[in-house]
Amino acid sequence: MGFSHLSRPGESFSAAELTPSARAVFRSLVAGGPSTRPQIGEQLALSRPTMSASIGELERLGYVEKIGESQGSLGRKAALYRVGAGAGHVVAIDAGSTHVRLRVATLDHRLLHSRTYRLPTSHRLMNEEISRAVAEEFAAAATETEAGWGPLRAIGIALPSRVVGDGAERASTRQDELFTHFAPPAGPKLVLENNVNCAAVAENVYGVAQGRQDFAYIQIGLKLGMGLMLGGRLIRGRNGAAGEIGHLAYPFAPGHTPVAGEAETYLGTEALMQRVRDAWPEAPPPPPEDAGDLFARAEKDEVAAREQVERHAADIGALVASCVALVDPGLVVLGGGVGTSPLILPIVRKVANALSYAVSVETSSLGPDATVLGIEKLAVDRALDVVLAQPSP
Amino acid sequence: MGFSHLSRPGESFSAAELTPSARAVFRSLVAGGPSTRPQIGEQLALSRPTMSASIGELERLGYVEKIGESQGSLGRKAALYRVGAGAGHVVAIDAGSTHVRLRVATLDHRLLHSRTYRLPTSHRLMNEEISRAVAEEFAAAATETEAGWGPLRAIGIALPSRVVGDGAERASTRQDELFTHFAPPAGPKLVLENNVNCAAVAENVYGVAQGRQDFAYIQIGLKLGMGLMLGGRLIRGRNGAAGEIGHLAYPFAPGHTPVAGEAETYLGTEALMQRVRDAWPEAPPPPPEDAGDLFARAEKDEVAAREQVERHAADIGALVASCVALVDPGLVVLGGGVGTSPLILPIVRKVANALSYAVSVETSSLGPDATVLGIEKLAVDRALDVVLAQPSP
DNA sequence: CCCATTTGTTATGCGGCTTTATGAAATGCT
DNA sequence: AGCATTTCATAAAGCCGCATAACAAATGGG
Repeated sequence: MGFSHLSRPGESFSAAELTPSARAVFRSLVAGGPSTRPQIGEQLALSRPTMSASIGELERLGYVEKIGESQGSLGRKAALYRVGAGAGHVVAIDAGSTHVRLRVATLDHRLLHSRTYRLPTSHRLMNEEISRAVAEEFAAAATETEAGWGPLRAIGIALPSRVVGDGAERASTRQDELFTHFAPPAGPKLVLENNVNCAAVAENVYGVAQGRQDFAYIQIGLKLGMGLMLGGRLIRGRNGAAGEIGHLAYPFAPGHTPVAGEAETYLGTEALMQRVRDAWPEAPPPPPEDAGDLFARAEKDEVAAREQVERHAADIGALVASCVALVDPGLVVLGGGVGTSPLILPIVRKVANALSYAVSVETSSLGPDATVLGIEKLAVDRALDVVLAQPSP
Repeated sequence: MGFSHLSRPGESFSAAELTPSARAVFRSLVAGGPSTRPQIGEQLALSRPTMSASIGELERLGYVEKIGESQGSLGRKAALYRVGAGAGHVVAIDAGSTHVRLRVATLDHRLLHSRTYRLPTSHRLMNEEISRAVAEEFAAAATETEAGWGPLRAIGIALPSRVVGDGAERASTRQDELFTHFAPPAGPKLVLENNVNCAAVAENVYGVAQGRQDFAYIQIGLKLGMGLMLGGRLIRGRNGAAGEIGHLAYPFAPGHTPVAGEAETYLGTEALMQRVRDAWPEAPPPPPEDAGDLFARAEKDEVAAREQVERHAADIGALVASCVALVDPGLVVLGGGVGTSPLILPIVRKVANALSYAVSVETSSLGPDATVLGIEKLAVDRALDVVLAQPSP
């Protein structure tokens, strides 16, 4: 069999050579959670001897571990395996503008540790404060690292800004500000991703877009953003700017000259509230304090509030129609403070379908953890690439 | 080696079993044109014995054939191979609204036969006339089929309408009208694709978008359309409606209510000419006859014409900006009658970049054959799937 | 307690490939 | 012409990853 390269365990650490079926078995355990040998064998159509060899390889490296024996209405007990500590873990950080959320998890998404830090004030943009918070939270989590979690494979960070790969020009990106106070360790892979894209990934893994090959996640709140998944892959774009729907041509009509970023300004919460205040009748009920107030009163059937909300929903419907016209995702998931309001859903649905092709519109069901769960998934994917990397030559 | 299943040649026709390396060799010949054994061997990192075996398999099936010996500044001559007649051929048809173009080609894109039929009048939509023309052209081509071209593997047809796969609802599609007079033979695979998508494929293979992983082909003429290629794959959308930019929300501005399909109407050639006529000054030069006239006179620096063209170009720039904002393709190729005018290019470039992220804008360099070349490529791809299909169980 | 049933291990073989060795053909130098 | 050199093709041997087959071990039911 040629195990000579494994005779001194721990020596050839990163260059772990695995047989293809061992890789498949590991992937199955990561995706499907704890399973017995025959379960995996049947799922992957592998023979029992091959399973034996694969599990042997993985167990020797600590990538999997036996966690018991299981059931069998008849016959011998089957051994139950799961991803082992040797496979390591990941840290996922949602570096939001109002809070920093952190999760430490195994490659099969078992939560090892979790923290949340609320930033003192609401910052609109990536800045030093966030960088400092990330550094502190990461350091705090690192001290809690228990032995037995294995090596840290990847650090994923979700950012509220455009994110570009190493190749492209990153001048206009704010992503570098993250590192003013936070110095990531050298070993683990660093995974940066836009927070809206992360939310889309989370919807795809845990939410209403579960398993969908094609859909768009559209976030409507203070700012606008879209995460696109087409053909099962996240669409990032050449400059990491895919999904910047705030830059749709707007106003786009005869006699008007579009202004850069105006769609975001007009459809964002601030401009909405300004319009609401301007159009508010003189009569008794005073104009709403903020967007939350507006939607709450609209739900109570307060006429003026309702009218404003419905008009805004129609605008959003037009926005969604534009997205549908370009990529025809088949499903649009609405997220963000305004996007998740139950009032706007039927109107957006109606307008979008009237203006473009058939599209399902649903409201995001994931809570505030969506972003951190999405970046965790991406970090795990990256970690798997490393763990299961085949030797290059 | 186990060649028993090949002992009676021609018997196991469709279930040709090929080794993985033989498949790779065949693919290399298809993609790279005629090559010598050592060239392929080096490119695929295959040993000479493996090359020998692979070529042997392929030659026995007629999939490749020796077409000579070649070069060598020193040493023995190398045998030169190319895709053989046994691999078969494809028929590609551009069923346009003004003409039907047909090409018969081998899997390595050697042109075997070509015809063009100009429809008597300009039909806007898929209709019986086109179906009849397709049937006639296909039948005429079939009679010319020379022995030695091998089996017909696939028929590709580019349609000026939405195209959906077998699964989705095709009610609102006009694609079925194609078959009112044209009955395709049962054997070969049928490949249907939207004509704009085909043009995009052609740009990707032969044109200015050669080898690009991400770009958008935007056609501006009587109608508007976009072919999207992201991550090296054509984006078709859930209902085959991706790229229907004519359905962008328009007019999209405060106080306006968008109308379905209005972007196409407004930015299409007819509406443009109507506006031009309405705005034309009373003075001597009479308003232009048609779009061609308008652009010709604009190029001659006729002030009124120039003004109109520039305003239209700015509108198109806004349209392009919307596409860029959503998918950030990095490159936009302009096609179609209006899109290829050299006058609009710099303005579109400027407006698109001002409104959204960095994007290259280029003019299509492929002539009227673009669509048929694109569908030919897609038909060949499909044919390869068939020829190189591995036995399922 | 024996037996059917399921799980895990060991032995053997096969397909697809590589490497090594050997033979054949074309070229330049003497 | 004869020869070394270079390149291409074939033959033989062996590796790697997997499957099949046969056997050993564990478990519950008559």
